[in-house]
Amino acid sequence: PSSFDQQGHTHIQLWAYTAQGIVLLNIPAQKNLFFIRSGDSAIVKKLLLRLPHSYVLKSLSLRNFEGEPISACYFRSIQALFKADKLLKDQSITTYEADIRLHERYLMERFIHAGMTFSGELVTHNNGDYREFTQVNIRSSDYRVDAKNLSTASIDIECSLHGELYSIGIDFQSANRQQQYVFMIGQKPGTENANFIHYVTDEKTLIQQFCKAINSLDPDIITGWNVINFDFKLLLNRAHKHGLELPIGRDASCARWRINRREPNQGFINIAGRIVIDGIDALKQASYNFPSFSLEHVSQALLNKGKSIKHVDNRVEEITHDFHHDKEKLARYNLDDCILVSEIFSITNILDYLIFRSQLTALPLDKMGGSVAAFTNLYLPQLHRAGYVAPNLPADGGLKSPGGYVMRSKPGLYKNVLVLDFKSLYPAIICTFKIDPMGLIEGLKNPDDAIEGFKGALFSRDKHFLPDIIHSLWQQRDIAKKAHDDSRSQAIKIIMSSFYGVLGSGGCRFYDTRLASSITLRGHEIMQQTAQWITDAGYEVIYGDTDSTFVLLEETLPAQEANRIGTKLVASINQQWQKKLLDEHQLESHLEIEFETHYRRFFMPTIRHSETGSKKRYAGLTLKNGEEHIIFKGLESVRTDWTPVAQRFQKQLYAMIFHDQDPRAYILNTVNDITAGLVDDELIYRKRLRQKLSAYQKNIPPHVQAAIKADKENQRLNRPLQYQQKGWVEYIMTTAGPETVEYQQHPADYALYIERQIKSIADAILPNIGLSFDEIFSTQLGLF
DNA sequence: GTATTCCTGGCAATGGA
DNA sequence: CCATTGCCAGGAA
Repeated sequence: PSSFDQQGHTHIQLWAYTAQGIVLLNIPAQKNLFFIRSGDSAIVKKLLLRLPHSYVLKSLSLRNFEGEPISACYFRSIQALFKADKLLKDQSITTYEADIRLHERYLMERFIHAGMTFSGELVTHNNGDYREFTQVNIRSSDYRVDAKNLSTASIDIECSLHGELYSIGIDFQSANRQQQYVFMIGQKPGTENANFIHYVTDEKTLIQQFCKAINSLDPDIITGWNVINFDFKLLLNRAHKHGLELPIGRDASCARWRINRREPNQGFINIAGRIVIDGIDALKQASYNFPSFSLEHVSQALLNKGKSIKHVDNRVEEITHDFHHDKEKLARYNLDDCILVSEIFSITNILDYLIFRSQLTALPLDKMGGSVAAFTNLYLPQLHRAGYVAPNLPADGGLKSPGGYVMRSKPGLYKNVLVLDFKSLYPAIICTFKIDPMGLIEGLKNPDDAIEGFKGALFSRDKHFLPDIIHSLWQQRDIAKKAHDDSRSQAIKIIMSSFYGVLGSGGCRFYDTRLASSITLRGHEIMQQTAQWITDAGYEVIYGDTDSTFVLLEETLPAQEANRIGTKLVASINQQWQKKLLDEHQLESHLEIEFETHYRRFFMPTIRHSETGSKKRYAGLTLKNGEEHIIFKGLESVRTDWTPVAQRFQKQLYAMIFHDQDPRAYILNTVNDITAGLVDDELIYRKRLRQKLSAYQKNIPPHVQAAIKADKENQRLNRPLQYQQKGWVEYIMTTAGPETVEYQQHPADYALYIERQIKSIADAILPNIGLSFDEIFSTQLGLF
């Protein structure tokens, strides 16, 4: 959807998929609006005389959260609204909801999420790819596109180190056909007979052929790997060099690039009638997480297969070499990448996930993030109908609210630890205690029968929306879970938990520290009370974080007995909460604690160089369906900034200790292997540059040192600089300090690796079995 | 084209001996 | 030489 001014009026356009094909819907001119205090009417009228645009001021029966009566100002064009808003704000007159775009408001107020029905007049024109309607009227419907019916084109470009294009690959898939192309600059070699390769004379023709192919394939969705900020960005740049555009919109319009004001290196792309979805963004959105999001790593993890050119360190050289000497190989490599992305989309069901998310939140398919927008979409129209306009963003970003409650832990190596977990604790608190922006206003207005929150908050018992929104999501999640539909269940989980996040975010217009604090501080109370009840029942609580409680049972207890206790405990806690909330607050409890895990062996470390128990770091051994799993949380083996050798060492060491095996030989062997240079490929540190290289001023950590050295070398060799912007650094700690993998000049400093990556991990757990790293080492030295 | 706070460990920088 | 402080990255929930 989009809205734009034409001849002084604002129009709304929507591209939509229907079972009968793609349609372009034109909605007749709509009025833009913002709200003002009715008390400001006189001054607003006077001020708006300065502007040439006509407007209508109308007093309404709405009020703001302060209870003041509200009027609306209507404008014919976006331009007019924008100018009026600025003029009033400059004069310190508050306007409300001026930032909501017309098409957003139009869809929101009609409760239109992804599905709709429409009526209108068909416009006849020559374009056969879509039908256009005017005078359109749309209504909400639960019609849902099946992801399988959307056609997708996965695209990928290959280019030189300096960004000159070599080739462009397209893997197109629709419900009934698949087509593959690689457009390649150069002469067709006599030997080559792959029919998907199309040779073109130069870069300009390459770009034109690509556009032609997109238009003829006519995909609904264009995908790729970093496709917006690499492929499209580069394609647009190269096109402009030749005085070209990319006319690949469904209405023949050109792809439009928009820069991101917050992140100048990251932009957005608009292609009329098509949606561009980047694979990386989409997976992150669906809370997939990988140590690295390179196509190589992700396809290895999800598809168990990788790319055909393996040597990542000289990939660009290999591509350039193939471009000049083996075009068929390059073309196959190019197409393989397109296919990998298609397969990742297919195996993760990611389009289905995004469509479902759109249905729940009314967010556009290609909008990543957008928690605040999702909340606003669901909340604002209901708020209006209850007689309120929405508040504005806090000017100062707002006061902070406390977060989750993290108990101090009792460190040690244990047998039989149970983990009891509150299921979606924050959404459950919102439902139970009726946490809600309007509910807070209504509760303070009528305090007599209100529910007490924290930081002075009072919540209405019956006037609220959020608890019902969550309740409905909860029900849908139960349906999804029953159907074993993980992607939908995950979508709902993320949306539900983001509601707490946005209420505590100064970027959300409904932010109020009393809302966020009433959720988190109630969480503290629930955690502490629950731990008390467990203690009262005769068990020891050794740790807890936000919504989970770790209970230590007797060492010798049989597993069956431990499970019985877990089941008994959660039943009793749930019952006690029901009773307590009914007795003390006359509330129905939506809290539900679950018996999640029984750790047969469990290790809670201390903080380094201290006796104090750690938080957010532990490991445990479970048995599920007869299969053993060792879970690591927060420890080195799950931290991507530790070396592979350290991660492997910790996993193996813990496994041995959990199985009561003597780890001394293993530790010595690991150390010897390092010294002997047998594991050099496992000594690579991987860390992100989260700032521009030049922004590291206060101190220069190792990965930054390595990056600086590498770019000096790049400069000397007249190569493009690699590390000036944000990015990843892979480096080795050498005898001359950190050096990147590509430019390693010195041997790895084995003593450093043994001391910092092996010894530190060993000594975190060895004292628990009466050993220490140095002791093992010195005793063994005597034997040699 | 703004979801959150809490927590740890490594290490550079700092400053006093 | 040392202890202390604060930056930095990444993870738990």
